[in-house]
Amino acid sequence: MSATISTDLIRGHTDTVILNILRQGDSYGYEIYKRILQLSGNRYELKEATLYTAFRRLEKDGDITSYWGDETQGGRRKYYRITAQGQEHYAQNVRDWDFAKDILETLIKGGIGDDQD
Amino acid sequence: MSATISTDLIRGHTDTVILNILRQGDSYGYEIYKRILQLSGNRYELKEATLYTAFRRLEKDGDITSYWGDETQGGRRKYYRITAQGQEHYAQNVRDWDFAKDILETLIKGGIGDDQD
DNA sequence: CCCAATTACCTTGACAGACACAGTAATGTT
DNA sequence: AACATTACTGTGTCTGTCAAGGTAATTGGG
Repeated sequence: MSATISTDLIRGHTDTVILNILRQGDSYGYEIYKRILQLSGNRYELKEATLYTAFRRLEKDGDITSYWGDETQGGRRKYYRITAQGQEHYAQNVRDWDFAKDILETLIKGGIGDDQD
Repeated sequence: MSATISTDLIRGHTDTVILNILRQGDSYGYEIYKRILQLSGNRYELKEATLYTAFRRLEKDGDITSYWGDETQGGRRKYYRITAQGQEHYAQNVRDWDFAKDILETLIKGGIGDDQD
C-alpha cells in the first residue's frame, strides 16, 4: 500500500462508506472489505474488526438487514441489504459531509479576511 | 447556531485548525475559541475542554510553546506560539487532508466504474 | 454599588469509534 | 499434508471529544 489515510480522517465516515456500497446491491463482509480497498486504490484499508462492528451498529439502528446466503457448499456468507431508512441516512450523511467539508476547508486553510456570515 | 458539524466529522482536525490560527500570530485559548466560532460562521463550536486538551497535546509534542501574558491588571492570559516543527506538521496535515478528501469522496459517493489505479 | 454577564483558565470522568489481536472453519492450491 | 485464502466473530485497548464541574477577574446595566 502506498500512502494511506489516517484513522481519524476516516472516523465517522465508515457507516456512510458501507451504505454507499450497499446502495449498489446486497453484499457481504469480505466483499465489502475488498471493494473499499479497490475503490481507494489500496490507500485505505477498513479493518475487519471495524467493518463488523459497523454492521452490528447499522443493523441495530435499522439501516441494514442481513440474511445468510444459500451457499449449500463453500464458506457461508452473511449478506447485508440497505433499508429505506438506511437510504435516507446515507443521503443525509452525504449532505452533512458536503456541508462540513467547506467549513473544514475554511478552518484548516482560512485566514484573515475569510470570516463567515 | 444554525446547522452544526457533527463531532466525528471534525475529529482529528482539531490540531490542524488550532495550528492554522496560530500561524497567523500568537493567541490564547479564549480568543482561539471565539475565532473558530467566527470562522465557521457559528456552525462549529470547539468545546473548551477539547481545546485545552489539544493545547496540552500540541505542547507536549513540541508543535507549540506557551507563555503567560504580561497583563499587570486584568485576567491572565496564556499565549501559545507555533514552533517550526508545528509549521511542518501543519503543512503535512493539510497535505494529508487534501489527499484523504479525494479518496473519501470516492468512497462516499463513488460507484460502479469509479475504480482507482 | 451590586449583580449578572462575560472573559479566561483548568480538571476529571465517561463515551464512542477504530482497531490489534485472537479465534473458528471451510475451500483451494501446491 | 501444508499453506494461503475466503469468511465470520468477539474481547479488550487506545484516543479524541465533550459534559460537567470548578476558579477567579473584569465589565456593564440598573
